[in-house]
Amino acid sequence: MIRVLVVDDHPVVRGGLVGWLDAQADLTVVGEAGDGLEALARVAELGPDVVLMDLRMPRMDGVTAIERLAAGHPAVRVLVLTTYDTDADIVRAVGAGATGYLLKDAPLPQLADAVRAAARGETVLAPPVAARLVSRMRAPAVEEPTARELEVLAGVARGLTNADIGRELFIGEATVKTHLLRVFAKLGVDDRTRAVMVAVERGLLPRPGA
Amino acid sequence: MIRVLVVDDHPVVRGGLVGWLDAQADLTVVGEAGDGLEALARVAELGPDVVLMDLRMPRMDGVTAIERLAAGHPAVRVLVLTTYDTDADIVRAVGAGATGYLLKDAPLPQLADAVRAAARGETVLAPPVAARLVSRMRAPAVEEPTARELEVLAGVARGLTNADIGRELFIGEATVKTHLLRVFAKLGVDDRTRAVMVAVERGLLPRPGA
DNA sequence: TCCGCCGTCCACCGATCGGTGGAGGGCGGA
DNA sequence: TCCGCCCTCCACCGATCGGTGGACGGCGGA
Repeated sequence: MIRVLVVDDHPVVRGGLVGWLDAQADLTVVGEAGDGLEALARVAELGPDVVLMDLRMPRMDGVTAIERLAAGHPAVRVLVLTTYDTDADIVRAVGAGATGYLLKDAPLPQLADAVRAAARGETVLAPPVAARLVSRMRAPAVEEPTARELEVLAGVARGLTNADIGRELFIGEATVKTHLLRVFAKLGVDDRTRAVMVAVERGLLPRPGA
Repeated sequence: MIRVLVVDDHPVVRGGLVGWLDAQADLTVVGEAGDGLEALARVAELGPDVVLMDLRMPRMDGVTAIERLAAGHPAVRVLVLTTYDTDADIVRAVGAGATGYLLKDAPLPQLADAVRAAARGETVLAPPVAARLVSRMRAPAVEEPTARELEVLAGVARGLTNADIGRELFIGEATVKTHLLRVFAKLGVDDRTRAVMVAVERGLLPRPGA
């Protein structure tokens, strides 16, 4: 019997998952959690085999929870189940130690199968997710902006001028422009507005609406 | 017995809703749909009392489906159930004729109650949604950008220069600047990048990631 | 009818930005 | 050790942008 913990902040989704999974002969849902912090507590308390985890949650997000789990409970398999297939989310989750990455538009039987596969230690990726990972590997030429560069770009997203950003980060305006030019090159763009759009698209900057 | 149709593109969510609602003595789920088009067909076929509808769906989105339902099946009550509480989504949905607007992080019992209230013809709004509607009414000073102005702003979001936008819309660059200045004023902003961010935040422009 | 909003356009200014082509220092891995 | 990456900074240019203060015609509601 595979012991499953369901983590999602939407009661509706939790209900759907619990109902379906529990109806499987070889699966049993031992608990639920509504955010990352709760998830950590439940794992310590219940010792599940597989954790089905959403990424965007209040208090503590999924990636952070996965990192903590990988550090504290390396035997637990974490299966990400989310709506979005942003490049950055995928890379972060897999990097943090997720055993698999599924999308919420997947049919229910696939979900149950994925949980079984995860319990066996197999890596399970939804086709679109796998495609993104592969294409990312195939195109290593696409350079990632540095942390500092993103910090500057975040200023741009807030509508600051280069001089403003410089003051805020305690660097010269010239440096701000250098960072920005490099970001433009890396994002394949040549103006600040588009740069912000592309960065948001790739999950490099937080989406404006929360 | 209240007859309910569940419309959502995520099988997990549909499963959760169907399971919970069907377990209520006075509710029965008569059908499901995965997008707006399917929803229209099911309504015509099944004649439900209440439709529980997601907004973001493939093929035909929820708002469009609501408009069609209001035109063709005015007796059917439509209850919006979505993850997001964007101003624009709310206004569009309510304007299109939705009887209520709920969020997916609502507890399940509330959902069932909302369906019952909707069946009685009552308007049901999740508290955050109600708050947004009220604050929007209280602040009519916040002017909405014109369709044309948004068209110009969309060009900006794509990284075009004012001259580019002018060529694309067959208007002079001066006109583009005039539109933009007015948009800035309406959005309470004074540069193009911020304007795009705020517009996305308010749902006036499509989110970059789909 | 007339008022008000919308869309279109103009000239002109200073501020800001995009871009070039440098330079130096620090830090970590090969 | 040395190479490469990252961060920092500079001067200078033309292009673009933000902002002012106008103007005119059209169209729909009061």
